[in-house]
Amino acid sequence: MKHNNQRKLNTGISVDCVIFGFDLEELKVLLIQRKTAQKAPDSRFSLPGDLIYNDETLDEAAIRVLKELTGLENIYLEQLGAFSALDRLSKIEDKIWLESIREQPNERVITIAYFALVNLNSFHPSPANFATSASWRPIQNVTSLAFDHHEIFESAHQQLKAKLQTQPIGFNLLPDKFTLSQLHKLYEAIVGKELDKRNFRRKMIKLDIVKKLEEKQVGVPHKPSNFYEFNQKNYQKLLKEGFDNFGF
Amino acid sequence: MKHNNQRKLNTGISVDCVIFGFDLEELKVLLIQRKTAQKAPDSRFSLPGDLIYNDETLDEAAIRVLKELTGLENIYLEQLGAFSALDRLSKIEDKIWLESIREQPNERVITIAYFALVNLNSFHPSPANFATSASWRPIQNVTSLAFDHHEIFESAHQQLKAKLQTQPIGFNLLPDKFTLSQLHKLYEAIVGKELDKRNFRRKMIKLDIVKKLEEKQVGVPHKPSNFYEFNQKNYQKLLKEGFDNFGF
DNA sequence: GCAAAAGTGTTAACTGTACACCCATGA
DNA sequence: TCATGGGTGTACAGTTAACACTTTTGC
Repeated sequence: MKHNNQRKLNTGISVDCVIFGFDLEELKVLLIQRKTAQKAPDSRFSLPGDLIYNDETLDEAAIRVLKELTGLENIYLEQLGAFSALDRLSKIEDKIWLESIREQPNERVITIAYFALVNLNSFHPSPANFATSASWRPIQNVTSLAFDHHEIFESAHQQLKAKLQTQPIGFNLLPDKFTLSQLHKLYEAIVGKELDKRNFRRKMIKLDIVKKLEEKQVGVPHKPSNFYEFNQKNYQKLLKEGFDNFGF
Repeated sequence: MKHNNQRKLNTGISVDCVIFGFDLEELKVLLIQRKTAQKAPDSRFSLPGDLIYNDETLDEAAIRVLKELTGLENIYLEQLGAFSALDRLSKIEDKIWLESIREQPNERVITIAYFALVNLNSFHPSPANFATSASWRPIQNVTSLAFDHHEIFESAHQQLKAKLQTQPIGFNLLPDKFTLSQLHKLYEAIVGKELDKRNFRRKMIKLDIVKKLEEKQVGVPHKPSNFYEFNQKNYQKLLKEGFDNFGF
């Protein structure tokens, strides 16, 4: 990779990241707020993203965006796909905003979307990160977004739901030690419906992806919950194979 | 969309299509052969693809490539994702070939891959199509390909396998009328292992995505097989919901 | 009548689902 | 002692998986 002062931006291709987080209560997504456009209150938010450099891969660009924004590395990150809306300047605020930050605001841009899963508890925002005024929004509150970002967000959310059915990716949203209730809550938040507590626990234990620790919650005003951690070994295996599904 | 003589190619973005076909015996993929490079026998093949125009979406570009090559429209087509290999000119033959067809052969290109499923029996190649010398290759024989096309092909094949587990997409590879044995053979070809005949049939029938027709094979030297067609209604439903899997 | 592929049923093991009560803790 | 959420078992229904023989046709 060349040094920064030699790097050339590719003005036709960007990456955008849909970053999901879970605060043990709600599923959230990290959005940034534009500096210039003050109108249209619900269209001010957009997904964090950037044009790519010509000497970096798409994955590298996504990792860079994530690091610049959250300071985090080694995050679960997966490409969602490419989006090519032809009408991205149909909203006047988008046009104004682009003119304020891009040299060629009218150039057609293809964006490659990524979705990322981060553990909100290991996320300690430094003020510098938030100079761009990023914030976690509950996914229910995400209505309209800039450009085609709402479409991308919806696609990411759907992918997260679908993927959870066959791969144990949800653990990326939790701290290293967690309770089964937290895991349960997370799954309910993602799939958007209630799941039977006993059956859920049974299933997780039978899949052998959680390992019971000799440690319990302290200071809670109810029976303390046992902590668990992943069974990394089995987790890797399941990541490859997926869970049993259609049955071939 | 503008007329052809006004259209501007985007020299930084291409689409490549992994087109699968099934001849009722084997799973095949449509590859094109380069005109110039005669050396390195097993690296001559590449995936059909093209640079995109700036006034078309990625999906439109993929549809265009497919139509130009096969003459077919209304084909099952799905985006696989974006690929951004930085070392695409590492093979000398690739470099020579690009220099012969591109104005800016050294420009960095991001490619968006698609995978397509076509019914080989409805595919009647006209000589014009084959001016580009496309040919169906059994997937086992696909070893090395130009650029990063082998990686893309592998990814498409894996996606096809994975998707078959949860969605009845295989039907796109068969003619309107087919026998359960053909369907069975197709599934075995895609997942790459034997499937129990009785269990397979039972499952397909129970899922209610096939409808028995009052028509049998004729002229076969064994008990003639019954023809079936899809149950389009149920098919659409299953496409949306996927099959039952992790169980939430 | 023979070769070739079509078509068909049963059983046992496992998996999913529905459902209600007692437990440990802090206040 | 009460409020809170943690933790557990059982029975029924449905699904998967393994397995072998008879049928229909052309030659």
